Amino acid sequence: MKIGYPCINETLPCSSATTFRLASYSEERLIQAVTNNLACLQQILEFNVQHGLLFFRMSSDLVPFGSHPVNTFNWQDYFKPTFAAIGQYIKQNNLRISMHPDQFVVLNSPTEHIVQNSFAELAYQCAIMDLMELNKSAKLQIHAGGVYGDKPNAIMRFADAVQVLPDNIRARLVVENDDRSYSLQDCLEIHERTNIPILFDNFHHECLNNGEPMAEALRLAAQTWQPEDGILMIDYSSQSPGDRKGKHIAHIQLDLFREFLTHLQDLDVDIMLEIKDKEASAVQALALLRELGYVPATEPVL
DNA sequence: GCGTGTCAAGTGAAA
DNA sequence: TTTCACTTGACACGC
Repeated sequence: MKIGYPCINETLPCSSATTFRLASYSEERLIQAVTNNLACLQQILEFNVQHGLLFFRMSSDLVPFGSHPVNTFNWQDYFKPTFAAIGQYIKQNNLRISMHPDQFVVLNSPTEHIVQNSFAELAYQCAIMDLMELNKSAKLQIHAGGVYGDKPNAIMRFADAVQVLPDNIRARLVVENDDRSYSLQDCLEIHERTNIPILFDNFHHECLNNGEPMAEALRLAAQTWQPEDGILMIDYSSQSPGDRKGKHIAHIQLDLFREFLTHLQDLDVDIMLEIKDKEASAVQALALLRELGYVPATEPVL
């Protein structure tokens, strides 16, 4: 079991998501931003290793305009050694990595250019993991997309889109249950049609489900992962008290987290904390996991 | 320097 | 009809 947090480290004085406006695009600006972002990513990963946080979601913004037509620079070749070095660090320290293409990636959109843009974005993010020479357990997690008033057809379009993806992208793709459109059951249907694993989000499942108890839901999701995919990845969060339904909590509530862990039973998972204060909560969660024996109490070898 | 409107991109619920 | 939220704020202009 590994635990981690997404994209941003609030302790370190750097960002791995620096960008700039499309209007001010230049090759020089791009190189500057990517150089900065990768240097910061390396720092974040070192922080994570030092703190025992072995699961990390990389920012989608490592390469600004990574899938935009304006970006004709061959950043893949230019930064190949840097990506490879970071990948080496990831593998040496046994880190688990994911990325989460944003809401604009909609494989089942009825609009052709939106699907094409989505393919380009997936290709960009997959290229980063490929350049790092990470194996297929490094995943790209996306949502199923829109419903458009006809979910069965929307699911069919999603499956058709997955079929035409290049092998390297399809091998990394996982689908996450969301909090208002595609439940775990819907994702299971997508899995049956596409064979891609389901990334299980406990909080979304609490918002939208078909009555499966948490332990059962976890078991169903875990069954969709093959050995080469690695162990089940989950997103963990809980409701922000007094806020709109679906709003993520600002800081981990350890009693709720402890209760959630009881549903795992013997299941091994890697947990991504989708919690506002990032590594602060992750460090606390890790301490609890060590106390409860889910994670060895010893520090990782540096 | 600091405050703040806006930023490449989609969808659907809430206001 | 418009705004807001989404895995994540940061850029860049105007004062």
